[in-house]
Amino acid sequence: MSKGQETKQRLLDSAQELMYSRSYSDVGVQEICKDAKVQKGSFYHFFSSKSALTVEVLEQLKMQMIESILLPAFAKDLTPSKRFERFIEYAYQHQLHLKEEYGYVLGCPMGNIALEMSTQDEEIRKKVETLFESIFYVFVDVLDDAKAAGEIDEAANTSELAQVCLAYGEGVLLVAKTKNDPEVVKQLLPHVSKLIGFKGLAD
Amino acid sequence: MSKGQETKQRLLDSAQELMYSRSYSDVGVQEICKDAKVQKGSFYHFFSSKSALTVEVLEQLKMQMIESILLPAFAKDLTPSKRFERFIEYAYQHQLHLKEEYGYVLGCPMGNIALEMSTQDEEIRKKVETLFESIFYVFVDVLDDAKAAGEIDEAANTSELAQVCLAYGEGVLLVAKTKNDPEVVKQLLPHVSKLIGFKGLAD
DNA sequence: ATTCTAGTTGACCGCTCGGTAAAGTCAACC
DNA sequence: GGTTGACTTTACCGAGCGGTCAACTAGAAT
Repeated sequence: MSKGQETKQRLLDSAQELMYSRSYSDVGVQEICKDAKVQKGSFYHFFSSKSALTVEVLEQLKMQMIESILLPAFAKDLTPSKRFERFIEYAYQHQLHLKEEYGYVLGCPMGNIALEMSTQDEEIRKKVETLFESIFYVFVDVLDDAKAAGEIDEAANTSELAQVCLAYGEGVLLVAKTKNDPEVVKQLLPHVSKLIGFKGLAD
Repeated sequence: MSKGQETKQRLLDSAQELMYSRSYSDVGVQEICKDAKVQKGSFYHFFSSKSALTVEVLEQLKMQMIESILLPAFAKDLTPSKRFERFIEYAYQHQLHLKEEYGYVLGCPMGNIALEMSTQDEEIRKKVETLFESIFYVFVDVLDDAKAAGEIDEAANTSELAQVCLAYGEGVLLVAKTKNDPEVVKQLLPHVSKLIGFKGLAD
């Protein structure tokens, strides 16, 4: 990686962590620069605005989320319903870890930014919308597998169910963050199996 | 209402609308005062800080939400499952109305503030937590009715189901806000009946 | 009539905000 | 060796932030 790219990467990483642990508005470009050990002028060499930086942060966030959580959790070595169980465990462990490290359950970084910025910055809102779509496709894929495996009804609308899963997951994380309690994730997330309609499953 | 109380009320109303349509951080004390036609000094006569004002805004929000949406929707003139249908319709109409008026789906005012402020202001986080509890009790009540009426399983854990309903509702509103599309509410919210487990219900 | 106090006014504080501008550094390429 | 262009540095901008303060007004209580 060239020197310039390293600098840009430090800015992205600092911004991601600071914004996730606090909020978009509470973190200024000054603080991001200080944390990344970059001068302000350099910041504006790489990013046209704080908003543009945030869009790139969101992209990076999506890649990390898919590669380090979604793909491992939904890997096809297990039955679809077991994959969901694994996903729930990952999500729980992640929030637990965050609470230990920061003292706070941080919830979903995309959901956080979405609720804060959707009415104020159309670029950011659209970006989050496309991130949600990427996650949506991952869900559709597992749900189609579940259908093929006979774990859910043949007539199931997997595309709608994927949206439902996404919404429920975001909701659970929102409540967990509000109560600042990772156990909420462990307790509530398993109910998703009722939304999906896994056959012969007591949860 | 005394003159002072009227002033205070104007501040609360302005703050509520501005913060709901934008965000906590994006609305300053100055702007709230201007909108309410109150001088800044007066603001600090009534509220010790922006944070303290917000806690009172949240309390007002809760009362309005319960009285104008929750109680009417869950009034006992219908069967519990029909009450949920009515609630969904109210929620949908509300977001539709907001989109027409502001150009944006605004989602849940409490959820919005919760995600933005939970890690930054403990007073606000705790306040939202108690608001969620109030809503929680309303759900428990309907769910207990549903159990008594035989609409859901006798062994159902109504208290956990109430949490699940709250989380799902918040999640759906988050997705609707992100997509800026009220139809998401109409499409996804009915799936809540699967979470609750209403007997013999095709949704 | 006077005192008291709730409420109001508007100037002011230090600080940070997002963003700009211009000069300087350094390595790669011709 | 000179030029180019990516990158860095530093000083700076106007505006707004949350919050403070002291002087003022007016109505109620004594």
